[in-house]
Amino acid sequence: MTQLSIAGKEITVTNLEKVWWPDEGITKGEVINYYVEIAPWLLPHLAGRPLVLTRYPNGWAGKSFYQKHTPGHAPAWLKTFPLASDKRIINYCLVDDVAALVWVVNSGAFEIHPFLSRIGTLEQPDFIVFDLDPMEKVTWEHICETAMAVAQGLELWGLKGFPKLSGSTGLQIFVPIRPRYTYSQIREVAYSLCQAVNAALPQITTMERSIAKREGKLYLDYLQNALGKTLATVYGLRPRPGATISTPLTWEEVASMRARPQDFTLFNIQKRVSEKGDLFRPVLQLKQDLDHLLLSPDSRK
DNA sequence: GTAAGAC
DNA sequence: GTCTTACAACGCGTA
DNA sequence: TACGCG
Ligand SMILES: [Mn+2]
Ligand SMILES: [Mn+2]
Repeated sequence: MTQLSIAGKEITVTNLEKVWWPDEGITKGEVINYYVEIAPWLLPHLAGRPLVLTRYPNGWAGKSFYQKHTPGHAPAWLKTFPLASDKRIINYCLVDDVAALVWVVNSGAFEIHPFLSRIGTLEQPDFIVFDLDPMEKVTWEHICETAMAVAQGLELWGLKGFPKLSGSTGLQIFVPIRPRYTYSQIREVAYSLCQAVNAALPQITTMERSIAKREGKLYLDYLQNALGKTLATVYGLRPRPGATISTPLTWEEVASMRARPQDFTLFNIQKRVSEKGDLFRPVLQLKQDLDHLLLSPDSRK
């Protein structure tokens, strides 16, 4: 048990020697250290966004649980954002500094899922996401081929997208937009583009919601574009062997199909970020407009 | 991981 | 005191 | 309206 004071905020971290990845020999303390080191690149992507946490108090393979509502024993300085759900008010936690990040990770939540929108513009998301979810036997080549098809579609529509590994098995493409459109509107755009991709690659992709009907293909999950839906954060650890991390890629790395999820881990991500910087920074800076797509749906292929 | 509730 | 339990529950598409 | 899915 160790008391820390981070920028004036008191926080207690516990069980630092507990092993969270036995095969890799990674302790809870090392996970907290990782998040402190990556914080300068990670925090801008979390700031102002309600978070859904997945907590793994007994390591990546142990029993886990989701947490939306911030428990009452959280420190008073931890910011939260109340959002009415069906039956109650959920106080989502916000992480915009190192102290909050350390508190969250100490609670076992090494997997962090931010909303697509920020609290000031809750109904207007900051990006469209293309969530590529491969079924069991989809090859990495097919995943990258599909991602490149998404990229071509985006280019045709005058949009820039940025790919990242989920860190698990799939890949996601973020399209940063001006926060001026509704979730319904961006979902419509995502749907159209996924349809085009599916039409171009019908043998390897599917938009079937029923797992039984997916035929082992790659699922184009455009439905992730909705309020309250989340994706595991960039630079976040995933509950996988090897301690893989959701890592931004260049389009060249996607095209070459050489960068694989298991290549980017707790052990090497810091070096990559130090060398390449935050490849996902444009996701926070670019504000693309969708007016031309929404006004004339025919302009979509 | 932590606390509240049940024995 | 010690042990057990909770910690999400909504939006959307399809049948 | 219910169910599956994420
Ligand atoms: Mn996914
Ligand atoms: Mn998905």
